[in-house]
Amino acid sequence: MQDWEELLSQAGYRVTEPRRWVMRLLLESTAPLSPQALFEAGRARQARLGLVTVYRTLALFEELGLVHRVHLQEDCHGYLPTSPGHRHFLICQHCGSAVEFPGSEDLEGLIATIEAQTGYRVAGHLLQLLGLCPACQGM
Amino acid sequence: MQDWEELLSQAGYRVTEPRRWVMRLLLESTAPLSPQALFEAGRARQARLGLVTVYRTLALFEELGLVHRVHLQEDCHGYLPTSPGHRHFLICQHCGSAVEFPGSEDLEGLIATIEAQTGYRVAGHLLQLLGLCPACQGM
DNA sequence: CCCTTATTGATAAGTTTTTTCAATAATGAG
DNA sequence: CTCATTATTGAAAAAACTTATCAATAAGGG
Repeated sequence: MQDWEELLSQAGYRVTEPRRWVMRLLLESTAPLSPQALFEAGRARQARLGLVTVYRTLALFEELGLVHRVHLQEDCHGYLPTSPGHRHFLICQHCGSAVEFPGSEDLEGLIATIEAQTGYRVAGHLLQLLGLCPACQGM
Repeated sequence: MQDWEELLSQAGYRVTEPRRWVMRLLLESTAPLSPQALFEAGRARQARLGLVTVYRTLALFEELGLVHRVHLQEDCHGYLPTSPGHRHFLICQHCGSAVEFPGSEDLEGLIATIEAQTGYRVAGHLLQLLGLCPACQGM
């Protein structure tokens, strides 16, 4: 039995066929998969697997820390006006207020390291910090 | 005339009431706004502003670099299985393949600086790098 | 102050995600 | 190993979100 099945079990959830499929497909893929993509990949292999279940399973896995959600280029939702030169945001988890912060230079070192380790050429990045703004810290 | 109106004009676009509203609302808000939120905020103030226009305007503004799209916690789409201890991803823009990379310690310094500068308390972060994987670099 | 034409917005179509609920299957008990 | 309980599934439908269509409107040059 796999590690994650253990974990699922001990958290009081059942180890089911569909859940096994979702995990298997994710593990086999090198790229992140969308719910739709997972569903189709499963279909292609005769998996017993409904789209609704894929959504539910991913939510559960995420809650248990078994999968990560990554942001594929397009698709998301909040917008902020740009202030020139800066690119990163710090968003308050409580009230939603956001500030931009300077200094992507600090990433340069990290990026160089990663490039050396992975062989990838890094062209861009997405960095956001989450926390509490001064006003919300007292609450 | 504002800066951005100038820019719009010179790029060959017209400066319209709805576009002015979208920009005004964004500038007045401290938090990132979703298209829906913008639409409602406009409505509340009798703005002449349709939801469809909000979408189009945001797309245009983003293209011109006037606004940034940020990822609000929930909502997005790709999933990857977790490998223990690591939290960051590097995604190939060409083939979509992704690798996790270690070393969030490198962010510690940056985060400490930001906390000092902004007064926010940083609780979490989202860091993703985009680039080309070894295989796709030759193409 | 017109005329041209980009832009708007209502409606409708297309997607994506969530809810509902009867049928199914996983697990523990016997 | 079998049964009973109950979490889980999946089809269908509802809800939410985003994009396309197109006649009416308004921006901005002449």
